[in-house]
Amino acid sequence: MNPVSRQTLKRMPHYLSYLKSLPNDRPAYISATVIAAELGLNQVQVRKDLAAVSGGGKPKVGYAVLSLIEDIEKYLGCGDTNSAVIVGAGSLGMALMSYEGFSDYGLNIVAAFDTNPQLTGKDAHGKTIFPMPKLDDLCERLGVHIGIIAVPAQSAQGVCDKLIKSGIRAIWNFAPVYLNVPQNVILQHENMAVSLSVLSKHLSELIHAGENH
Amino acid sequence: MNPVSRQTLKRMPHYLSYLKSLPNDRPAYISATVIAAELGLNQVQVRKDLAAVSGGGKPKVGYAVLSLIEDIEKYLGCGDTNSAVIVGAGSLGMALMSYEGFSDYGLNIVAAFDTNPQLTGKDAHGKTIFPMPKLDDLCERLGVHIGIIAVPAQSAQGVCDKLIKSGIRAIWNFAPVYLNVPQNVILQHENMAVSLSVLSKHLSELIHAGENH
DNA sequence: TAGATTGTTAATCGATTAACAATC
DNA sequence: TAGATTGTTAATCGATTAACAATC
Repeated sequence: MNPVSRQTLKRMPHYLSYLKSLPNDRPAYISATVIAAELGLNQVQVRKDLAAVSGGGKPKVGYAVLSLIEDIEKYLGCGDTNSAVIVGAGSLGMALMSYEGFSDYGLNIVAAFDTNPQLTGKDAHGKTIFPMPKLDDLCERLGVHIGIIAVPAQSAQGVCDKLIKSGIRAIWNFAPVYLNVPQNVILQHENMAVSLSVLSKHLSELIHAGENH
Repeated sequence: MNPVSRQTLKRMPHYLSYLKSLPNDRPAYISATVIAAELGLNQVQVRKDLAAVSGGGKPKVGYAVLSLIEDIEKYLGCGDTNSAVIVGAGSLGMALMSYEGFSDYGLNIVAAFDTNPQLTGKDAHGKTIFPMPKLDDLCERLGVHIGIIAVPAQSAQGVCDKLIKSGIRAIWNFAPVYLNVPQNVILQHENMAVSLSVLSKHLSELIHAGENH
């Protein structure tokens, strides 16, 4: 097991979800060749990636699917559940609360917060929506380190500052705005505009290529 | 203006949203130094990126903010609005319909589709929710080429096939599952698990580093 | 002018891929 | 054994960065 590059890290969730998507009556072993073909990657790259987090495969046989899933989950830290709070119980916040895929990766949203008194006190997808002043107390009491920002752009920096004051050390920002955080806080932008731009650029190339040939 | 690498393309939306976030009383010109510092990038990289899509800046002065915004928007095709349909009017679909950032990048969601008869016929965020059989007709009539999948994983492939039959050529998939599409269809996965994994990996490294020092 | 800034060329770095050896 | 597969070493490729020239 070697140190893992950022590119390799990003591919790990893909391997994991592909392996988990295999039917129950699949063979016990799978080859890097098959994985590469299914995910559109290079065989050697797959082997290097898997070698970095697992004990490796058997020549002629392949990789044991179950232990590979375990190894990737262990590497990604899917076992040790991280608690998170979400700020903003609008449509995006609600969608995130209802998203079932998070628990697969060890994320558990324990509470939501919102300034809107019409929402606070209610339950949404099994999680209580608290008023903002409760943030401090709740994060400290439950030892929560991850905060998810799902508020409009103009409120995001304020929410970000409050989260950091409440002991949050990693922030997942869904608001379309840049945030300033101190060096010791991890910030991850979920920027849908990037994906969208890549998609529409590809589309326009496809359309223009079609026109010319 | 040179051909643009994939990495450069991915940074474009960041430049654009940063430039747009500047206050109205900002100076008319901005230097690559400032942009690089704000976005955590290298100066030279910023200059190369901007040179690829714009007419360039002026030595000693910098880049004209307004024309830079125009150039990036033009490059990304933000002007020519792409119509899109969305399938799945659950909480994720609703969140996407209400998301205001899409129009900035030229995406306009014109209609939603769902199998649930309790939802169809209703309006959501100004868009009508149609029953699935209307998909064919509507896509053809409006010349829609982009489809957004916001249904549960198990229905995603079926929806994907229907979209392609209806003339959709680019698919933005929010379901946590791999989809099979023909060569001539562009597929973009919005995989939140990737971001989440990167975030929690960084967090665990931060916490472990803290324990050792 | 002097200095801040752009833009280019060359070097470095990292990731991917190709070729081949090792293994069961 | 023969052949499919893993794993490693070296080459290639692409992107980033450093050094420097050009410009206003």
